[in-house]
Amino acid sequence: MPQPNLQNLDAAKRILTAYLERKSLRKTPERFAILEEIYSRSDHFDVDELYISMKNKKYRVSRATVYNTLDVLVDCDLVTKHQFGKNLAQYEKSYGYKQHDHIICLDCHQVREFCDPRVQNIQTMVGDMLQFNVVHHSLIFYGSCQREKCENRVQNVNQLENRAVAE
Amino acid sequence: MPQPNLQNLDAAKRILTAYLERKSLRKTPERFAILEEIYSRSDHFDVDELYISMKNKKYRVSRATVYNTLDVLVDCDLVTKHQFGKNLAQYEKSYGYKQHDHIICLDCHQVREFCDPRVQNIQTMVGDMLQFNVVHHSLIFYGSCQREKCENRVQNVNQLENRAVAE
DNA sequence: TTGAGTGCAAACTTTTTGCAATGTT
DNA sequence: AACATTGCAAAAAGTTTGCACTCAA
Repeated sequence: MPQPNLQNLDAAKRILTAYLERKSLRKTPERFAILEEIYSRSDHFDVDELYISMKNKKYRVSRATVYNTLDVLVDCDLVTKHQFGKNLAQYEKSYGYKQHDHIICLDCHQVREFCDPRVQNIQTMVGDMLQFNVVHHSLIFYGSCQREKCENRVQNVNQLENRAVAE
Repeated sequence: MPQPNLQNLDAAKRILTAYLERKSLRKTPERFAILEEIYSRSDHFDVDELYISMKNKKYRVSRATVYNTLDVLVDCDLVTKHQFGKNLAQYEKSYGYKQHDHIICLDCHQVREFCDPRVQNIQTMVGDMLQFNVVHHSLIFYGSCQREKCENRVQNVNQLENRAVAE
């Protein structure tokens, strides 16, 4: 069983070290432990999930430190922060992870990833047009997946109704 | 001075009426008052801004009703809900308003709109590929605008550093 | 040694919920 | 008259802050 994540973790640690040194911040064990926990995960997670799983491993951390460290890791681009519509920040590791966007099922809430190079083109073009130096983006498609598991309510009825009423 | 919004408000009221009837919900004055307030606005707003501006106009509403009504209006596609990275939902009217996406300055927080038809193509193609029936999307570009007003901090340094360190 | 960083708890912000009163159907 | 909807206030949920203590530099 290959463990390619270890390489990423290693690179991530070096990046974090360099970042902390550059910013004259301290290399605390908590910061590296949290980084390690994040890079051992493969999915999206929220602050509490991360906090709980560290607690379960008997690691002594506080929520405040988790919040603080996530800010640091987001700032040095080792972690990405998402707002998937809910009022709850979701995170995922971003080093060594192919750039991707998300498609979310409104019914069963599964999150899948996709990658389309045209998004980058749009980003560049829109940035040029509006004189923005775009550094990152968030693209999320919302819909219903076609799995039997999923309730698969008929969506979009409202929009059709609207057109009928407005005309 | 033209007032095209009145037409939209009118159509929106008819859509809301039809929606409420179809769902057997009540046509309360609060619901229409909130719709009216929203369609008199041109910008993005959060729940409290909407609540306060109705209070200032001496309209008697509660926050709970504003929250409840926004859910209704989002469900019948008269209003769009956004999560622009912060933990605070932003809304905007959506009927009679051209489909658009957003580009946000990380430094001065200005929000501008743009429209690129290729986004729809990507949406359709990704939906087909992953067997999703995509009903809407959210695309946000984050960057720094080139206005003098704006602090215009140099972004992206971290990513460059990372590459240097990791290699 | 010193002050950045930590844990803990309290405070804050946004949203949701419970319940009695109201008013649409 | 019935009960969906409202206002209000309390609770919940997520995040931030204050402060005394700790430990990396």
